[in-house]
Formats: sequence, structure tokens, C-alpha cells
Amino acid sequence: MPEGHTLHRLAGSLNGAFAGTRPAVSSPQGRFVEGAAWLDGRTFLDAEAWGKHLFAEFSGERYLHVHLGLIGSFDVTAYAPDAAFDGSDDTAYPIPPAVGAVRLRLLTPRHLADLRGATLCRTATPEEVDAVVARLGPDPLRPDADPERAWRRISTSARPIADLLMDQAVLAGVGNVYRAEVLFRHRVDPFRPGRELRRRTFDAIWADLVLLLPIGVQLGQIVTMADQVEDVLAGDYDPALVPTSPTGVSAWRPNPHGALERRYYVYKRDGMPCLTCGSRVRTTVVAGRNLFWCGRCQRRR
DNA sequence: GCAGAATGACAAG
DNA sequence: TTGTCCTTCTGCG
Repeated sequence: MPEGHTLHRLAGSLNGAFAGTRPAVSSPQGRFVEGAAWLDGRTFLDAEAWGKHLFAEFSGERYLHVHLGLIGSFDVTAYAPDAAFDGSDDTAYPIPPAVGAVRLRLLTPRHLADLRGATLCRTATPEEVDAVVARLGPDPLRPDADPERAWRRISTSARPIADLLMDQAVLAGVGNVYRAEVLFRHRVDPFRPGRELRRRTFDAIWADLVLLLPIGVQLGQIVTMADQVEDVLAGDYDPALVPTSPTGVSAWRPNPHGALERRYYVYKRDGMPCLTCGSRVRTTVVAGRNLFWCGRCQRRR
């Protein structure tokens, strides 16, 4: 379920499975037949994420551009184990059939990746890729990201900070969960206009995203609660549940049950007591999505 | 079986 | 602000 961390994790998974190979590209569902043909049999060079956009470069300057939207998924699977390729195993590994509406499938003798439910799946030229990237704000997951660009937009805007954080042209990669959780972590009133935000508050939020998003990439799961963040940073959790090996099969699949218990400060906790002050967590729609916040902890100061 | 929801983003009015 | 699209899964009858 896609905020920026999902796409960056996915880029890593795709690279681990396909970089340097020439996957067969198809559209079992039939809605991406032409695009698939345009990419089929070319060398998969490199996948990269910018915010919630994924770009996979194939030889000949041909790109696959994917946006998962709200409900899309792109599952990378190793259907034949390594043993099948070092001569120690002569078992035939049948190609798993496409289940459901698979818009796009990448296939090698070893791996496959199935794309479903994406809001955007198209082919693109380098110029088209550049144009998309140019529209995006800085992505905290990219080392070259310039937070100053986000601050310029935020500090001059009358729009609520909860609205600005969801605007991918302001800051790329944050979605509805990180928005609610980060605002809570910094006790920021979601309705405070961007231009009334203190610089040091913005800096703290940015730094927090730089801390939290990579954890999301590593675990394939959004983690925001202080105790869990601490555990992850300390490496104090069951590593068996947290696949990190770039060659491990499970590394390319969603965590089976989540490495950590799925819990948040305010996200989806409307009506329940705030974990800090006991006040009822509230919800309302901002920027087209349900915002969750604590009216007491996140009161305007 | 079927409504409703889901970590998103658009266009139309 | 509302409607629309993308698909799967859950919960309720």
C-alpha cells in the first residue's frame, strides 16, 4: 500500500530480480499490450523511485512509468530458487499463472513481477520521465533532495500544513499515514497555515521523514511509534521477519504479517483515546483524504 | 453475494 | 467539492 517508501522498496526489489536481464514483458489482462511489446525482450537496466512514481529503464532509452495510486500493487516473486540454476536441482519450475487482473508481467526463468490496479502504467521517453520528476517536490528518500524547495512552498502558503504535506509538488512521497503520524509526532496543528509554521518545526519534520521513510523501505511497513522506531534502529526485532537480503526470495514480497505490530498514534484511530493525553482522536477530510489528529496535543500554539 | 474501504490523483462543475 | 478510475479484500447478511 503505497506511500513513497513502498515505491523505493519496490525499485530495489525490481533491481534485485531483473537488473541486467531481458525479461519477457506481457499484459495478461490485455490493457497494456502495446506498451508491453515496446519493452519486451529489452535489457532491464535500472528501476528508480521519485516520490510515489516508479521508473524502470530498459535498453534503448525506453522507460516504464508506474504509479500505484491508492490500490495498486506490484509483486515481485522468485518462483524458482537459486538451486535450480547451479545444477544442483533439475526440477522444472512451472511459471505461476497470472491471478486476477494483471496489467503487466515481467518474467525471467527465475523471477516474475505482476502489476495490478495501478492508476498509471505507461511507457515513457527520457524527456517524459524528466517532465514528471520536474513537477515533484523534494523526496526525503533521495540523498540529493533539497528541503529548501519544500520550505519555500510551505512558508509562503496559506494552505493548511496537512494539505501541503499531501501535495506531491511540495514534498514527494508522503501519503495519508505519514502525514497524520508526522504531524502528531511534532504536535503540529494540521490546520495551521504553512506560512505560520516555524522554521525549526519544518526542519524537525523533514528530519523525521528522513528518519522514518527509510525504516518504511527496510521493513515494507510504516513505523512511526517511538518505541517501535527505537526497536528498529536498535536492530532489536526478529530479523527473520525483516527480509533484507537482496537475493532472498522473501525480500521481494510484502512482509507476511508485518515485521512489527501495526499500530499508529492517530491514523485510523478516530474516536479512540489519544495515547498521550486521552483526548478523543478526531477525523475530517483534508486534501481529499481522511485526516486523523488529536485536538488537544496538536493545538495551535 | 455484495457493499464498502483502502497508505492516490485527476477532471469536471 | 464531487465524481471517477484502478483492484482486492473484509465484513456483514
